[in-house]
Amino acid sequence: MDPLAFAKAMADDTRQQIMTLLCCDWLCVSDVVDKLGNVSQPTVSHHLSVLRDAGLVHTRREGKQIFYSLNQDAVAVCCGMLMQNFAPEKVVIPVSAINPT
Amino acid sequence: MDPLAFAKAMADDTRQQIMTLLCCDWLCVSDVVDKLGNVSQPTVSHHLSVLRDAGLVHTRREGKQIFYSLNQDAVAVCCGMLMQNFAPEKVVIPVSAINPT
DNA sequence: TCTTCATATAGATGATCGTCTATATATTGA
DNA sequence: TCAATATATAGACGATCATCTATATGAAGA
Repeated sequence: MDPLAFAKAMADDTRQQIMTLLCCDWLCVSDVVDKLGNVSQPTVSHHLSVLRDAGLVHTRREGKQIFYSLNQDAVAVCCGMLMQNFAPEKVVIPVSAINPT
Repeated sequence: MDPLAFAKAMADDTRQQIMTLLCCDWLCVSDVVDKLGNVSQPTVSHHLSVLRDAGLVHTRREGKQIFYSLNQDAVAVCCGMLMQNFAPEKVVIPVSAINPT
């Protein structure tokens, strides 16, 4: 996952809304459609596939439904990369990296 | 600055290249044009204005030239917001926030 | 197997955006 | 004030993208 792909995946309002919904919850597609209220089911499926291709969501099938949940680890890693690339002087270097055990 | 505006500002390859150039350097517009090599001066000016509107660069005039430099603080703050919003369980809470002096 | 429900895909359309050329604005020096 | 240089803006064009409707795929129950 590169910083560009991450930024592109995040660069849409509907997708950020979906990410907020999935942040600490497993929701199926129709749940997301209902919670958003103003977006069609195919549009939600499209956005979920973008997030899935970017590695930003987990997926789990349960019968006819497919549940999605945000991959917080991936988000954290990508934010870390952005920091390393574009705010290197602000990155706190952990002591363990200087004095490895 | 909201996470959406930040992501949109970062969601372009040329802009990320410019940000890399400006990360730890002050460069004028024509320097950026030269270093990129394959982008016209108006295009660079356009991208710089996008970054400026997003608050991601510092600006300094020096005679006829205008120098730009990356605002690492803004990048760090925005990355922090992304983490808070989309990876809250991965955010390390500093002790000072729990036990304020 | 057939129907029903949940999700994904196909294709079309309008909007946004990146890039270019041409030109305007602004600053400096003669 | 005029010419030269640096940057910004205007306008056009093509590409990408978000969204929709229609339809296909896949799973479960009768």
